[in-house]
Amino acid sequence: MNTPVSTSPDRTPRTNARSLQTREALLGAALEVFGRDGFHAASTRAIAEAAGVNQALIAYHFGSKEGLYLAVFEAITQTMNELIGPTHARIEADIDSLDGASPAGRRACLEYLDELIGGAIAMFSQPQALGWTRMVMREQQDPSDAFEIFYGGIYSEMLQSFTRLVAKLTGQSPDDESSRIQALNVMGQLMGFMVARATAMRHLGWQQVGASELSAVRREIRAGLYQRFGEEVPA
Amino acid sequence: MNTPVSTSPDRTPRTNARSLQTREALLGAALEVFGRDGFHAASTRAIAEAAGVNQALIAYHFGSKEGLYLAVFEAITQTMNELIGPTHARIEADIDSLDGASPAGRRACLEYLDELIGGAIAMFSQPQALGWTRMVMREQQDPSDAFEIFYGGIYSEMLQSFTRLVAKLTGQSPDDESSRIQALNVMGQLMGFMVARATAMRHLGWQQVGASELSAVRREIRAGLYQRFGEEVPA
DNA sequence: GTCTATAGTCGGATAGAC
DNA sequence: GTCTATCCGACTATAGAC
Repeated sequence: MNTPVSTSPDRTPRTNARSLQTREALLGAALEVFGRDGFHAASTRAIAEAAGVNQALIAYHFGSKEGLYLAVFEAITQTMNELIGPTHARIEADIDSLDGASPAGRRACLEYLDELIGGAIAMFSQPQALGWTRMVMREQQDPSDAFEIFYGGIYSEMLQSFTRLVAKLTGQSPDDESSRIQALNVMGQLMGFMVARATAMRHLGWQQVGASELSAVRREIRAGLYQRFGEEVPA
Repeated sequence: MNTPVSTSPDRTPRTNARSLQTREALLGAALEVFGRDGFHAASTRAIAEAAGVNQALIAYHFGSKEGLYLAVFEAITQTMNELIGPTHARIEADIDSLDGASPAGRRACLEYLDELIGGAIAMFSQPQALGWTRMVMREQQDPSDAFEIFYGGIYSEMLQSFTRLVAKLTGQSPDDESSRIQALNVMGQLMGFMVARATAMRHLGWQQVGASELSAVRREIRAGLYQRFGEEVPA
């Protein structure tokens, strides 16, 4: 699990439509089964069955069970880039110009924090979000090569943006441990609802943690930030 | 996994010292192995080996692999009761008398919130915390009977206390969804560091998420709460 | 109470036909 | 590219000796 493995052997000429279809089906099924059962407990037979393809094709297309696992993380990272990349780039380009001392600058910081939360919610509102969350969460506990794929994507840059925005608001340096902890605390509030799903559903009487529920969470996080950093919440 | 199973068959007269020793060793090893590998991937062989006992003794003492799994959750819940129960009871008994409109009452609410966070940190600072977190986290995603054991303990009562304290501070009803979300957000900030371990360690350059690191997190959560709810942070 | 031994099942990977 | 068939290792649970 921790020795590097080529993610896609690429014995396959991607021109073949059937081949692409098989790969996509396997990636989708792998997300679901790996997310549900974890790497070890997930069986290639179960994945193949869910994908509606032959079990031997996993080895053919992805080299091994692990190759498929890593390929799923590459797909996750790619989607995250597509969903959050543009918003993140726009915000990142503007942070330096913000004045953390003026009310207008502070409101801009708060709006950007809220936008980043919104980007994360866009991610969590995808139909695959449940599988993503589960797979990433497992990697958080026992990081393998897959965590590097994930963390090496836009995720770590997003945390940097959170940190810089929080630092503007507190007047601290973004290099301070304090700023970094506070940045994680902003994201942590949202992630808690994905990660402690069962608790959230019980405590709130929810039947699911979907887009509308996460929007309610976003409103609370947003209100809390405005209240904390002393600006009036805009209508 | 979802059909009720007796947790301890109790064929064993607990008078026998050796038997108790075996049970404890199995519970400790099970925590570690179930936490690391998850229920399915964990093998009774690995658990027995880690415990230094014979594999067949799992069936003898706990009926089955699942019986052992449930017994671990009972142990977790019991420890949580012992560590947090007294603090929680003291706070719960006092909440009603607090005045959310007066500065003194608000400071008391904030201190109580901080104390509950401290209780959670006491829990997370135990040597078994890593295993606990992992097992509970998995249950959050796919609740089995084990989640009921956990949620039926002091945990849900703690969330109620959080909710009531937050409601006092905001002036809302503790029954409002808003209050409940905010309560989860307070806990979520701390839990994020246990659950997104790898991210926290990377973003902060930490080598571990231990007692001292969690204390730093507690300080930030506390400061954030005071700042948000408009009281001066006491020295 | 604890042990050895094993029955019965299921896992990942691969060889080779098409 | 896809399939069938199979090797071989690992698993849970249990029977039965001590």
